[in-house]
Amino acid sequence: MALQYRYAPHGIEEKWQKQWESKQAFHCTEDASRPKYYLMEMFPYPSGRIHMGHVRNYSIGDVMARFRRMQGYNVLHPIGWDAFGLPAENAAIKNNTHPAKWTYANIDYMRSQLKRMGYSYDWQREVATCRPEYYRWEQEFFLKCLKKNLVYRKKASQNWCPCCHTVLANEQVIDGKCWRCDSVVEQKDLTQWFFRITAYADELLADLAKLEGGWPSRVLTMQNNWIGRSTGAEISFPLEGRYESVKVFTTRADTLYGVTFLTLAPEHPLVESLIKGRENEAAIREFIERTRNMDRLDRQSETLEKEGVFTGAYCLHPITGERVPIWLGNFVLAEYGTGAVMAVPAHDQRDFEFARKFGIPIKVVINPEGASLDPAAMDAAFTESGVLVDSREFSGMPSPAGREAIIRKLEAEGKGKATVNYRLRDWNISRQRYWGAPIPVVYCEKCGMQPVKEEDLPVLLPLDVKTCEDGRSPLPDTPSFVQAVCPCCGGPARRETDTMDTFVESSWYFARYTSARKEDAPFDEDALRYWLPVDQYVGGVEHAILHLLYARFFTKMLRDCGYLPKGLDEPFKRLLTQGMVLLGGSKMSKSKGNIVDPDAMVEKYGADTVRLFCLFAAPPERDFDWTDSGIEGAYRFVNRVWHMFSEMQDVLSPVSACSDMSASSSASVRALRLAEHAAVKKVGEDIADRNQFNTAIAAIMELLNAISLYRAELSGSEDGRRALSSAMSSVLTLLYPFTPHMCEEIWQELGHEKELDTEVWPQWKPEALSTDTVTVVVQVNGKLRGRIDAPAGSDKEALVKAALADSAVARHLDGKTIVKTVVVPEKLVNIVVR
RNA sequence: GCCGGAAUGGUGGAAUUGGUAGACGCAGCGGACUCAAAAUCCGCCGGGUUCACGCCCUUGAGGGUUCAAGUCCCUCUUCCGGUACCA
Repeated sequence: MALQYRYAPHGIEEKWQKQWESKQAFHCTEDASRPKYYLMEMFPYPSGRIHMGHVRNYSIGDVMARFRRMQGYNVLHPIGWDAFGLPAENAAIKNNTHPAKWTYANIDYMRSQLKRMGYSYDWQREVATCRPEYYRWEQEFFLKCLKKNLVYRKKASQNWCPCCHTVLANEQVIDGKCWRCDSVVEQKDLTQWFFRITAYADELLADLAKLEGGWPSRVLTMQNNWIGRSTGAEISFPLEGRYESVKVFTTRADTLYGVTFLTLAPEHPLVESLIKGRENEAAIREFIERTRNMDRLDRQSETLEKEGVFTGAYCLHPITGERVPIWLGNFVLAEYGTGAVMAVPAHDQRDFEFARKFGIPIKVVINPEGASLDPAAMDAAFTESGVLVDSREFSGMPSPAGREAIIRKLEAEGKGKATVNYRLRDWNISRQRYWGAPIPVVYCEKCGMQPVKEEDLPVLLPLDVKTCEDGRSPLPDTPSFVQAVCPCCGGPARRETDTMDTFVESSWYFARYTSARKEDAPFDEDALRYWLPVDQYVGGVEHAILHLLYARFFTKMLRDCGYLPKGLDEPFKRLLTQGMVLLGGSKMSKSKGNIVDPDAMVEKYGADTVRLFCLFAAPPERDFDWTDSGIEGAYRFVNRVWHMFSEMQDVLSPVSACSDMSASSSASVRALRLAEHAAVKKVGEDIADRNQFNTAIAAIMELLNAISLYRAELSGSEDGRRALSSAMSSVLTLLYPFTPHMCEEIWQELGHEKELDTEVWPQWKPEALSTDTVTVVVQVNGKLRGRIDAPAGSDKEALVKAALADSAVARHLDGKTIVKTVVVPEKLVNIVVR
């Protein structure tokens, strides 16, 4: 059967997809005889249909997967569904259906879309996090964590999204708004479950060093900042006339002698007892109420006017014993440090403003090197390091030494200690929503909170419920779910009706993929040891903190609970964060109506073209604008390959890529061979080492241009036809990871016996890249003045001699004196003249 | 404010270790084929100057290092991302 002149993608793509499916071509099992490569993209939320962002993400991953297979790796390339979550509930309410029904229908449709794209997944490992077979293990992890005190329950002021009717983790609050629906987040006192992620703060921070080189540096920086480690001291200020003291955290112990007041957050637990019975108690309470009711966004804004009120209470300076007034301030955060700060107005800008406003003394204890500050003349705090003054025996010390010495003194006297503070908070995982994994505990009136017994897992999420109109969870109103038996006393108990944050499911799915069908345990130990860690992870940078931090934490936590192998400290060795697909310069979004639907594009151009364009348009990390002319260009290239093969079919034979040539080959054969081997080298390096798919494709285009150039001339000879055939085989092999369907089809038409997906990546040969003569650039004073052809391997003297003989060069040397010559062998001669 | 990143033709982007700036595309222009168009194929394509060979300028701006700078250093501008009363 002859190839048709025009490329008609659809039948061909369907044909190969069916074949891959029936062969289970991309199913893999552990095989100690081959090196493994675990490649994973972030799994999608089953929102309904895939969008261009998915297509880009999964096309990048598929190129890597197919490439590594050809390189001889045993590749694990899985896919699954991040299937719990709010949109399912909201859609169910809107469309009067059930979240489960909606979710599974979406999964079915989206699976068919992914298959139409021709991605090489091991479909036998597909997971959906909303299935009990998946989340039951999560419940087991929860119980294990409970035993190890890595998960706990506490009442605290929480981020509450009034629109989603649920609390949010700190990581899910963006600019004071809900990460999902953009509603302004409120504060609410609630008892919630927390993962003790702060127990891993130091390791999460330290292990970022292990990821250097493999992860984008900005992601490492973001995580570093999010964890926010600061070293300092916790210092006790005894309360006047009481046995208790107020603890403060400071990074500037060197300024201790400059403390003129203390500021407490209005929420500080001591406040109540400090203000009780004061004559202005009512006014103070009014201030506290006003501050607490403030919008979180407003309260944390930098332009917020610093407000405060004196409590009437005093504490004592831990060293001098001086009386220090205690104030309340609207800018002090209850949840950071101890919720109380020692105020040093001379050396902290906030304290400075506060002191000026309320007429509190300003005491200078740090001077800049060689200068002396006058408090009355200052218009801003001096916040840098300097030399201590007015600080008794510490005066004269530079700040860092003073800091250490003062902390040592406090420690010796039991008044304080060196300590470390983190910005990172424990992870609140309770969600007051229905469509999530149940938290496996019950509450008994007699025995209190009791974990469900492991043998009673899973705690199934009941499916026979009706979602509430207003978005509230139906679980508390579902007696068959709520009514439970206390595992301790056998009496009646009430089941926990909060569900887990969906980020819990996505924190360990990479490990489940290694043994996705295992029924008696979450993981198969041999499979874990064989596959983990993930060699390459690909996904959007929007998960730089949220998901990636949680997954790193889970890895360490599951390791310590004995689920993951010891020594497996990090889940993802290398991370590629792909940019967004834009349209008209802005992010594609339904509400803006600037969407390019992948289905429509596949319909029009075929999956190969869509994949190719996504990879050619820009390097993967960068955002790119979808353009009609761009995808047309990609389509034109696909057609050009097809067209060229169909025209040359009589000339071509099924030789392998990078075939050997006879020694007596003509110059054109050698030139084409050089182009072929150069392309093989470049494409391999671009994909394997640089993630530069756009330049890899450009190199294949260049090879095709070279074939086109030599085609007429070389068709006439046996040698020439062999060279053309080899070059064409290279084009197909190199292009296969990008446009697998078309390449397979042509490969088969050419008469190759095995399929391309079993073909090995071609090996370029150094001797093919060497030439008899090289073009050497000649510069005079660094400016390009001429080019000379010189025999390869010429020595420096010969190159300079040839350069000086060049007429164009000679013109610029006329009447000048040669000061120096610089030679880069095989490349460049620079003649420096005066 | 602090911490990252970026800025290259009309346009998306190349230039990997300091060594020919603008690969490969897109758009545009010219030509072939065609009754014509589409498709395809071939050629041109940073700016200035020149009949031309050339010469000069050019990688956000200004300085510096170097035989040689898009690339390294300093200062600045603009844009993007993260974070922010974190004590």
